Amino acid sequence: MAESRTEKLDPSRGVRITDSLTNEKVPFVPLEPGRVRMYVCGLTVYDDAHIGHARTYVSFDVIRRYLEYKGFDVRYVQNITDVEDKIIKAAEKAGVSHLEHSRKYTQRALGDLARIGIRDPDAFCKVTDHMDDIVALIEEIIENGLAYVSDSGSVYFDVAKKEGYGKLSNRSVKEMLAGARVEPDPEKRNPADFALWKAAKPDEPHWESPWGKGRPGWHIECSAMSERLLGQPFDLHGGGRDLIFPHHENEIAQSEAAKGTDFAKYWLHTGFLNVEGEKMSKSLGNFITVRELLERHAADAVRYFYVLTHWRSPIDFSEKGITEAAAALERLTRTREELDKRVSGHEQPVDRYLAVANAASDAEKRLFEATERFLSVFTAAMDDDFNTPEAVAALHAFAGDLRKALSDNGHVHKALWAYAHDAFIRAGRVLTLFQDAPAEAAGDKTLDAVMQALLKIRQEARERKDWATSDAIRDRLAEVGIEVQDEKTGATWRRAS
RNA sequence: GGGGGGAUGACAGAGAGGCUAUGUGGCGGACUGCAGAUCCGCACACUCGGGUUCAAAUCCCGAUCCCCCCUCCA
Repeated sequence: MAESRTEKLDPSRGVRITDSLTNEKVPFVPLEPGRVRMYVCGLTVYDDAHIGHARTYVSFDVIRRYLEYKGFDVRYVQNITDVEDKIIKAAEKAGVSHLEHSRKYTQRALGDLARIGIRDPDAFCKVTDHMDDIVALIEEIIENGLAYVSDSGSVYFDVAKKEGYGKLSNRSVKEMLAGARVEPDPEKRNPADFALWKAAKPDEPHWESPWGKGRPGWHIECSAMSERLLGQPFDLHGGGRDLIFPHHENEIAQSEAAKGTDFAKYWLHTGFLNVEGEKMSKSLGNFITVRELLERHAADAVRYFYVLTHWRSPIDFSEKGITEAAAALERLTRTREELDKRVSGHEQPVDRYLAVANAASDAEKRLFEATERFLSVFTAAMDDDFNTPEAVAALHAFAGDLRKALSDNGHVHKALWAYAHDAFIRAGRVLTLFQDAPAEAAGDKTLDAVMQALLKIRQEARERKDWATSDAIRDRLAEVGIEVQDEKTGATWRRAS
């Protein structure tokens, strides 16, 4: 039963995703037709967001955008972990309260991610807002006999009692103990048991519970909040690769133990980001925050760079890589700007049938066919496990067709341009591109008038072969970020990106 | 020790039995007063050794090398 490439990419087969639970590419069938509920593990707010976070959240942003593109009604929830050991330590070091510290970094980090052009999830949920849900969930697990309370007032999950524990990370309790890196703890029945609730030490932030003052363990918040906001089971659960074990493994154990149903239907894990070939870490001094990055590079170039690698693969961040990405994106941007001009003034809604109806000349037919071809290749690529590199390649191929069409002298009805433009822009937006307002003169009539006057003076200089003046005008404008280009039909200008 | 992912042209990076992406960079040409953009063309690939097949970068076996996880981490 050999399948050809074309069959494998048949759009009618729908979205296929690689599920970490089985490590296989499987058809995506949401639990409820037409609706997708997704949960992605978000930030622990003790420091600024870094470029590894951005990689992960761009990936899930694209996945969410594509599912919407396909017509699904997507509800995307992301947590904010604002109670955690690292925050306690960082706050202590900074000499501020735990709450003050986590608030500051919630604001900073979310702001930075938004500035890099990642769309906010439909809801963020904070651990401190869901203490009741967390306590209730722990009580359910205890009632079901899968957790126990220690003498000190902590609650531990009893790993040995959980059937199937280890199914996500593909390991058994026995193997984990053989690893021997787990410190035996007199409070635990089994060294692999993990805390659902930690009894508070003096001076630690704490909340009341049936087991005394304490705070939630690391994993329980995601089980509690996802159930509260999305129900259980829900469709997609995602996060960075490193979260497979122990975080997600433990979430599965807790949620299944509490509710007796499956937790999430599909698990998606993004590949890690390295910096110039090395693991990014504070000790190596190659730790790059989103803030720093945005001082040096345009957000859209960074997003393009991310999307150039498949979401499951490791990505090697490099200055050269971003520079190359910026150059490649520039090609698409130029094409987009030219295309924008062709549809300006076209007020009718974009309509495939209107486009078909007006595809009379060869030029029009070519444009229509190029658009159709692009749409099918783009969809096939994205259906295939959200293959963004292939989708970007398709965008470039289409851009090539579009540039040919743009330089064609044959008359092309605006409905065709609108159809092509819409396909190009919407696909680009799925890939997080083309978010910024077009960098042309449309919105700035005064500037355009000034530029036209300057270009006229320059044109006169050129006519008398006064190249010094002509070049001086061009060079001075380049210094202020305006590119002048001589075309056959006359000079044009644009803001350099 | 256990689990997992890789090795594709100068570089980045898809593809997964016959179609040999795409981009950046390089070279040559067209267009230009020059530049840019654009177009046309060229060069440079599938880690190694076996096997299966009419056909292998793609499947199988073996080797070498790299990376990640098993501890906080997106």
